[in-house]
Amino acid sequence: MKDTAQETINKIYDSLTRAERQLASVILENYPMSGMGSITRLAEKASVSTPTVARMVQKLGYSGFPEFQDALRQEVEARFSNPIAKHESWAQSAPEAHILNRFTDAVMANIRQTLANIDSDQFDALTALLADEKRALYITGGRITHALSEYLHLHMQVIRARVRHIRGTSNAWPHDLLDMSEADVVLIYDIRRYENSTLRLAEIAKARGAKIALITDQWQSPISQYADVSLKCRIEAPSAWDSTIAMMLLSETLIAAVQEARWDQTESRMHTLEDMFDQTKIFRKFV
Amino acid sequence: MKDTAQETINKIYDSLTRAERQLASVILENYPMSGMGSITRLAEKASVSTPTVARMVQKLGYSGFPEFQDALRQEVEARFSNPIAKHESWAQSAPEAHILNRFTDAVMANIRQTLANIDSDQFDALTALLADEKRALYITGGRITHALSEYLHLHMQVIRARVRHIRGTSNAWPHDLLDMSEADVVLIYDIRRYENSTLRLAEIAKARGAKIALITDQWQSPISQYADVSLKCRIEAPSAWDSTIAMMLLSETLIAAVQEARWDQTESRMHTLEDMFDQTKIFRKFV
DNA sequence: ATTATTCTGAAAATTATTCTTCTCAGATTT
DNA sequence: AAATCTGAGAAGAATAATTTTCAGAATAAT
Repeated sequence: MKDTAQETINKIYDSLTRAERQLASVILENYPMSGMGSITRLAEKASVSTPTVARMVQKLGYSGFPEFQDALRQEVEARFSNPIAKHESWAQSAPEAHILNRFTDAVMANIRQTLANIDSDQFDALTALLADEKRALYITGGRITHALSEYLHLHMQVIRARVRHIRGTSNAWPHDLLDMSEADVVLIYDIRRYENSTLRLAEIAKARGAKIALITDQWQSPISQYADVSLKCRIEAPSAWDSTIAMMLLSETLIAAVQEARWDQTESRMHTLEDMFDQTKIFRKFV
Repeated sequence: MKDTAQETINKIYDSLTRAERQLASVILENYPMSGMGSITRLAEKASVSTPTVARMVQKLGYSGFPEFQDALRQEVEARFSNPIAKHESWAQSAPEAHILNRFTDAVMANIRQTLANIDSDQFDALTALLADEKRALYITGGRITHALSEYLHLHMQVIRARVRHIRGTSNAWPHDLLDMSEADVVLIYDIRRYENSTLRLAEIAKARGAKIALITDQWQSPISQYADVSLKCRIEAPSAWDSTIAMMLLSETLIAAVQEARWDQTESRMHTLEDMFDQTKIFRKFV
């Protein structure tokens, strides 16, 4: 069977030049509709010149733009006439039962349900807590969620001062709690199987009067009894393990929300960080 | 709001003449795709003359065929870009413009596009590489992707032996490469801004003959030139940072796939791990 | 850092296609 | 029989696509 334009593009993507990749991205982005207008319009949308478009469609193996467009049209038509049949196959290059499709199905459902049941007031309250620099912020997670907590910590550090990551996995964490006061806030990730040491940590933090925020699964960590704010996420997946994507989504959204709330300060912090990166040559100069 | 072409046609259907009705039927039949070709093609499909088509689109209130076609195009676009009703609000307790909804929109689109453009053969090849215990597995990431690499490492450790996490953020990583041979595989996460040290690491690994697997963003890390397998993810988000959710999804799916591929061995490893947990009382007994 | 190579976009000329409109004879409807 | 509709054909207008040229930009190579 002949390749779709999409497949062809992906196949030769590596051999494309800068402007062509830019164009290819735009085509793939809103595939296949973006290619349905005139060549000029597509060129404009991708911010490249018409000759670039003309050159590329020929690279893709079409005799010219009209032929390319015709191919696209047929693809749309095919998809339209198969109304809902195929629409749940995320990776069209794999069969419906492929783990890619099954797993993505589950994750999408998790996200949908997590969002549907979220209490946006709690979310906003948490955003406010995290944005408040007067409160020191402690972040911690369990065995599985450690990576998430680290990810949040990394970003929060850029956004604001006084952020600390507590390695719940080490047994030295009580040291980290020495300075904690009732003005502070602790954000804890905890999913099944809920860990004892994390619960202890929450209890101690509570005793010190800190605000406790919890990101947990739908069955809820026992920490929720101490939590001032708590967000529940769906974590089921067709796997021996749970999926923490919904938690990651909430974490990234929190990052975006806090960052938005204190953009003035964040911006200058980011610039400072950039400067330091420049000096240490960590990143490549271009791209 | 303005009527769709479909509605307009239905509205004036009774006042149409024979040939026009014939045409109208054809348009409605395979709506809206039938109108996407040239006026000649539509005329042929409906077995009417081109002047008839031209006359009718004007009756419908369009200035001419191109305008009519444009209207159709917009309608398709609207339908197409929301296969799952994009304009649904994910968190109904929050307004549509709330960051929760905006961010989730973007993430869903990222996932959809990542999956749509994924090469499932590459994915399967990577699964096979990771499942092959004869190959030692090295995992590493950059500043932002470090958490992801750690997450993958944690799970891979449970699934198989000979897994190592390289802290790309430290400068001691060359030590970790000492034992690397050409039977081994290195999985690297790298998104913009691509880091120099990660690139060096890839070069050295390549020189030692190891297989290189890359999980990168849509603009592709320069490492892709060395990679034997590479997966591209969309990472755009309405935020000052990128979203690594799509990468996380692929990572979790990889975990599920590898685990499925070697379930026999994984199962006993998991039991052993459980036993150890029991002995150390890390988890709560119930729940 | 310098040079060589490749890529890119603007402009324009050329060609191709598509759309609109017109005419009028024949078909269809009233 | 009269009025209306329709399609073939074709001419002209409008739009679109292709191709070329060339200078400047980006990239790769030295």
